[in-house]
Amino acid sequence: MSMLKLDQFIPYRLSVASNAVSTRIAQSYRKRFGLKIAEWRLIAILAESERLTPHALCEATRMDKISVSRAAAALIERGLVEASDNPGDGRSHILSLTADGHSLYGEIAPTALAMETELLARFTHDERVLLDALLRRIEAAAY
Amino acid sequence: MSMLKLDQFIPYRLSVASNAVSTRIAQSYRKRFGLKIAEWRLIAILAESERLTPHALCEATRMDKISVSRAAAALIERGLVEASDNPGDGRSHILSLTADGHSLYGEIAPTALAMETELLARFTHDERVLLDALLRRIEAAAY
DNA sequence: AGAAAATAGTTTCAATTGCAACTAAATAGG
DNA sequence: CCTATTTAGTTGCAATTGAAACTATTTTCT
Repeated sequence: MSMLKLDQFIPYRLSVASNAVSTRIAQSYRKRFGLKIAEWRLIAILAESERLTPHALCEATRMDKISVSRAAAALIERGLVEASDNPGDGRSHILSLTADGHSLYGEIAPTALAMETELLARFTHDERVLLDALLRRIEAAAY
Repeated sequence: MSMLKLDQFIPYRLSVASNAVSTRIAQSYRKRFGLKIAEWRLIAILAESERLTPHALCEATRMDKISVSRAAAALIERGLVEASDNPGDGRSHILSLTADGHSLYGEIAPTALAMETELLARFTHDERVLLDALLRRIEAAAY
């Protein structure tokens, strides 16, 4: 008898915790800003980095190219992101936030941080740092 | 400027780590046993608890009733699980593993544990316990 | 007891996702 | 150079998922 207790199986705990958090956050982004998580990620990265190709966005967000392509299309459609030619590579293009995109980011970022604060309200600073480090190690081990 | 660095945003780290692990594990279950994660979870819980209603499986696995219903249907179809009447409630039924289900569990459980071991190879015992505890706290905070 | 509400589980249908094929441009090799 | 291969990104189609409606039973309330 192998005695695998699902309840104490780390991959299971990770999945349950992540789903609980994602569901909560996705609802909030969707209700208040009409954004999916993938779209919000592009906005966050573009606000930090200003001008990026879809390829660079894939690496920065760890999302696949299909998701990035669709999220970018939705954001361009909404006028939050704009695409310009990539002078160095004709297959690609450069994405950046429009003024509307920047202003939406200005609204969401504090909300996102507030949500994280609420989620981690009972964690000490050290615990947060530790959790972050453990998650990065798990991630690295899984690739 | 709000300074939200996506890279250090805990919900993001959690999602990336969980996706990396889930993808890896899902591939393994699917390739070697033809099971989806939801199906594997039902098998694991049924192996521990023997006879449960779909409702009890929802609680035990934290999956919604649609997912449980579909996973159970697939397992019954494959002859790994069987349904019998629930004497206490005519709307419901009791699910349990067949002999084949038990024997498949016997094969998978060690594989699952080996995968976890590999994933956590560079973690000390204390770190694992800590990670488990932190994940439970995050999960509780998100509900 | 009998009507109304609640619960268990399934099914249907629409939205989302993911793979494979596709277009277009860049690079490598001869 | 000019063909062959690789890379960037998009799109079409099939599979998966989720919300809402549905069936059947049980519980509640009068």
